[in-house]
Amino acid sequence: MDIYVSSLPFKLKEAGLKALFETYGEVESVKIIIDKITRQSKGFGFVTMPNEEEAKAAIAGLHGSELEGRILIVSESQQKFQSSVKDSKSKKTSSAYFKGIGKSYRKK
DNA sequence: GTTGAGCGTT
Repeated sequence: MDIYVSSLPFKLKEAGLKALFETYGEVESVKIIIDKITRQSKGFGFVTMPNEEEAKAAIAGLHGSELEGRILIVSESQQKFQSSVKDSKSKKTSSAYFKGIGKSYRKK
């Protein structure tokens, strides 16, 4: 499950984020978006957790928590897909799967 | 050395 994390301190790095999420469960990978031009941290990143329950626990636990004076914003990712939606055993699949798909009719 | 709404560098 991919988790979107924002409002990160610019001084925070992937290791720190990983450590925070590892507190709530198993962390597969942590990715912090860095500007390709200036190589500066954009202040947000993504955390991938294999266990859904732990991911939710991490979101619930870290979302709104204060880190180095900044309030962390944690939620599930909405743009990338995880390999769990195609499985038929999950009827919920509450992931943002084709959530934003819509048709745009333009008239003139 | 700086900044802060929002979804992915090399």
